[in-house]
Amino acid sequence: MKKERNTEQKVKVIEYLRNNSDKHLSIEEIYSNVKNDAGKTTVYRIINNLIEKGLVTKIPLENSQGYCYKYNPKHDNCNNHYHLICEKCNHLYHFESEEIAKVNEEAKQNEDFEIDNNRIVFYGICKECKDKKSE
Amino acid sequence: MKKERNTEQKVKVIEYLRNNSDKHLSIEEIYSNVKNDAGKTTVYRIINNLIEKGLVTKIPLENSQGYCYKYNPKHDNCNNHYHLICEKCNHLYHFESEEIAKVNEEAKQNEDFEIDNNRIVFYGICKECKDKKSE
DNA sequence: TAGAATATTGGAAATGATTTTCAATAAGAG
DNA sequence: CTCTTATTGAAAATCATTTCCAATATTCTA
Repeated sequence: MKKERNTEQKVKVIEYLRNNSDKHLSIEEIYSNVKNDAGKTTVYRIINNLIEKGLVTKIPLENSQGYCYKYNPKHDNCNNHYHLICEKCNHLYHFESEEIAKVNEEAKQNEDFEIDNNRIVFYGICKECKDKKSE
Repeated sequence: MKKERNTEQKVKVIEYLRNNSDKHLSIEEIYSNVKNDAGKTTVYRIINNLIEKGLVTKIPLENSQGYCYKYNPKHDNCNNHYHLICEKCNHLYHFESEEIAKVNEEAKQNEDFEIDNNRIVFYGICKECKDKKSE
């Protein structure tokens, strides 16, 4: 039986995530903020461990450089917000929704599929990019 | 002014996509079916070109081996189906929905965000995996 | 139809994010 | 304090994708 140990590195990474629970962070962003306390390999390991435990959500994002994942600690109001990723500028927005609960219900009824509220991602075009286009 | 040329390779890749417009394909799957006519580099190039033109949709998927993209040619009934990806088995399902139109409307009203109907992805647990769990 | 201009191809090498390896370190139990 | 073993981190490995570039093929023009 493996027993988990409490290390300086874990404490620092979790602390940083907790202080930024409203943001979506890349590994690079997390690493650059804890690099005095943890190496990059360790950051990857800790984050993957938190994902396995279901404490952190991994959201795929594409940007001009290629793919890129953002990590976001789950928090209480996760059930009320969803994600919008702009296909032009790759910004990630939160989206408050009343209707989405009905979609969840529909998926459950029709397909017996349990939607994970923490990972709902919509792609599209944001207001800023729409405005830019019509300039 | 760059003028696009018609090549055997493009014809074969597009033909294969058209014959499988109901499936979600990985680069590997596409390549293995046209490898007599096109190299892998060329498959990547052609697919990326189709994505740029908006003729093919790229859906991020994670599996036990890591990340993986699936490609899906857009077709007429795209506005009526959405994607469900199971977090356990990584299968990708189509999901017919009436309610989702209201979410689109909501996003447009509240955030002025134009949701891309071809790329709506829900993560969660499918019926099969739910059943397996309770065995 | 020939020949010029240039878009396209494909294999090899490069890239870059993530994972694995493994020896050194350190947490926690007794 | 000492032992067991989980954890760390630097370097190397991995793997999907992109870049490079010389060879080839397509389209245009005369």
